[in-house]
Amino acid sequence: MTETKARRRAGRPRVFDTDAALDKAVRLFWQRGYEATSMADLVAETGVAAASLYAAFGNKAGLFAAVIERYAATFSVHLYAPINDPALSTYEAVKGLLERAASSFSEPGTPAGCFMYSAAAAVSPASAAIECLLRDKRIAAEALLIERLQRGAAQGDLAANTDPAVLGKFINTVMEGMSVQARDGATTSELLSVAKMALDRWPAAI
Amino acid sequence: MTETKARRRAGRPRVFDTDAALDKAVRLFWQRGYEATSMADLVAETGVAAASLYAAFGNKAGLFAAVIERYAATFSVHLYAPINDPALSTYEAVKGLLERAASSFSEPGTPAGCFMYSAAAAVSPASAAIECLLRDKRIAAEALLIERLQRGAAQGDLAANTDPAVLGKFINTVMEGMSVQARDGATTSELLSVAKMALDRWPAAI
DNA sequence: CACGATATAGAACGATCGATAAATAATATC
DNA sequence: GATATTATTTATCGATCGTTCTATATCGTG
Repeated sequence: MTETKARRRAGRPRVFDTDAALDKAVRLFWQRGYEATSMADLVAETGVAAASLYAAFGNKAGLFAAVIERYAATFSVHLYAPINDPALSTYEAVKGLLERAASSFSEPGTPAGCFMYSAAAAVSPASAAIECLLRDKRIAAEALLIERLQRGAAQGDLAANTDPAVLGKFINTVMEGMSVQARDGATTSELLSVAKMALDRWPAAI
Repeated sequence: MTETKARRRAGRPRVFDTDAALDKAVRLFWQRGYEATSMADLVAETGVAAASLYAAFGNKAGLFAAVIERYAATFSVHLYAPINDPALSTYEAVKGLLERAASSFSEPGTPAGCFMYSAAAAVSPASAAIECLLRDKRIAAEALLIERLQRGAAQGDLAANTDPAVLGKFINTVMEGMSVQARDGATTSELLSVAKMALDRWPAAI
């Protein structure tokens, strides 16, 4: 997509670091949500003038879309790593996912919970497209989890009488609930105990 | 609190029905969240002039506080009824709670999910007090659930090695996740299957 | 009927919203 | 160095935000 080292574009080069600004923006949107975060907030937090943000991202929605991708690349990738790790059993993969959720959702250095779940939980009709962006991400993530379970089932790594779609939706539901819990102040150990209880429901072979 | 039939207050009587207006306001805040719902929206939806709303509720935050109580009286009471039903076993109570959550969160006539979970999921610092109002409600509801489980444990209605606090937090977490799921379009039957999986391996008394 | 009290409707308040126009600065290319 | 292109700064735009003012309407009470 972007030419890595080849000829730079003409004109005055950008003086601010796009990824650094996005990292700041991620935190703001994460904490306050899409509509409650104003451009003035973003200008104050990133130190980048409004016109420069608009030149780089088009508008607030475009900036948010870039923020989503930045969050996915820096946080979601780490969260879902166990799902994509072929060395793990199906159970270990889900266990790793829930344990990472427990720790990352309550990590001190970042806002509580998951950005994907709370950044646009309830918005005005004017921002329906934004809500949809995140919803699609959530649905896609659940689908990936279910696909992982289906692979496990195909390899005999899951009880035969288990519906991967139901199990995946259950796991995903617990994870979404853990985000709400984290937002309300649940500690890592509390979230871990919740994750453990969810894994206790793991379907045993008959 | 309010004098039921005694001498009415002096002055021009209120022409709009407070509860009817609150019901409309509940739907708006439920769907869009606190900050994304404007006073202009509320005026348009309720048909009550802004000045009248301010006269009745003080300001937007006061109106929202009244909306919370209205929601609690009309929806939460029904949702948590099984918890307060002494005729039900501990398992039946929790089962009833989750099943009511599954159906009410996906009921066609109302916004998806639970008002308490999504109406102020992420807000600006200016509305921190509002966020706290709902958080306190959520924490209190979880405490009531845990107390119910503790009563069950005291009566030998729960496995002796079960920690009611952990089990209650787990059930509450699943319910919160079900709200996110409902917001993303999960059907009643999908939510019921999630609830069913949460209830599997219930730690009943041996 | 007069008077105080409360509610109503409509207009308008200052503040903030997302977004942009105009002028200037810094680069690549010719 | 001339020119085209892009980024930055500063100021500002119209719209909307929550809220309040003003004037009027409708009640209970004396």
